[in-house]
Amino acid sequence: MNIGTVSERSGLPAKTIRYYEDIGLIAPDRRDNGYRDYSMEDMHRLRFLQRSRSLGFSVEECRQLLSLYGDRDRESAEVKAIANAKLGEIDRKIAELQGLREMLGHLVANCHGDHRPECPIIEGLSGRAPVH
Amino acid sequence: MNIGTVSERSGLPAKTIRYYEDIGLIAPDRRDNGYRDYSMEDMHRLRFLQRSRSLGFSVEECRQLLSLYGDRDRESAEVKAIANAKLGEIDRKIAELQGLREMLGHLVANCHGDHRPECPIIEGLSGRAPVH
DNA sequence: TGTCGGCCTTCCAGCAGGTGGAAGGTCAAG
DNA sequence: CTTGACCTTCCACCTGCTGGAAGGCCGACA
Repeated sequence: MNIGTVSERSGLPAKTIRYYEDIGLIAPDRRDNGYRDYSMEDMHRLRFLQRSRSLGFSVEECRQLLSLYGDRDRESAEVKAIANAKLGEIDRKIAELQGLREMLGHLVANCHGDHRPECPIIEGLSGRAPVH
Repeated sequence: MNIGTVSERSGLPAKTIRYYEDIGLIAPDRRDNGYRDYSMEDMHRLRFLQRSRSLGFSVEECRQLLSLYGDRDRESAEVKAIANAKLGEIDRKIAELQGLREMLGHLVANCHGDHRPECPIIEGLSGRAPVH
């Protein structure tokens, strides 16, 4: 399969696929003309990457997951540990964003939003009228 | 004030403060010895930057807010519009993360997490057993 | 046979938003 | 006069790609 084909089927841009090869996540064959030639196994790995990236795993985490993916002797506990760590990260990020949302929402709610210069948002950001 | 002092008082690393100068967010005086010399006004701007960055505004948005901050004739509507746009972005991000959380939580919940190789997480990521 | 469009290749640069480190100048205390 | 903490500039690096230039290759059509 040419890169255009796997790109379409995996949902990853060709540029990204070449980049994944650069950083050693995948190693397709080459044809005589220099074109990359992807096997079905390569396709599965790319699809795997696409999904795990979109679930928020970092490239390095994807590298780990990918090696577990190809490991017949893996222990599911190992995979679960990685996924659980990521779950914790996601939870922390959500909590952080909710904190921001509350603070910013507070500022916005108190601002007239008219032609006058008085603005609690600016005041809040400047720290003169701290928001808690 | 030296950079170390403003760094401590604004909560921004010295490196970051120099970087903000590089990109034109701030322009402190210089002493004869070449050291940067920060005024109280500079301090307020840095604190403003620290707060607005930590509330999720991009550097370019901070630049806009900062120019409104120093503008006696600003209209609060302008500030409110920027803040409201950011609020929408934060909401979208939260929703996206909650989606991820749900999907990943689903995978994790179904994984034994023991010494056996069978792993619904890996299967889910590989796309063989799609999760909805 | 030429040539045209669409694919493929490599390489280099750049995005955000900093961070790390090297090499060197300055200052205040002891 | 030295020591150590501070300050300076400059350049490279981080993540995860993305864009573009310059050139090779392939299949169809005239």
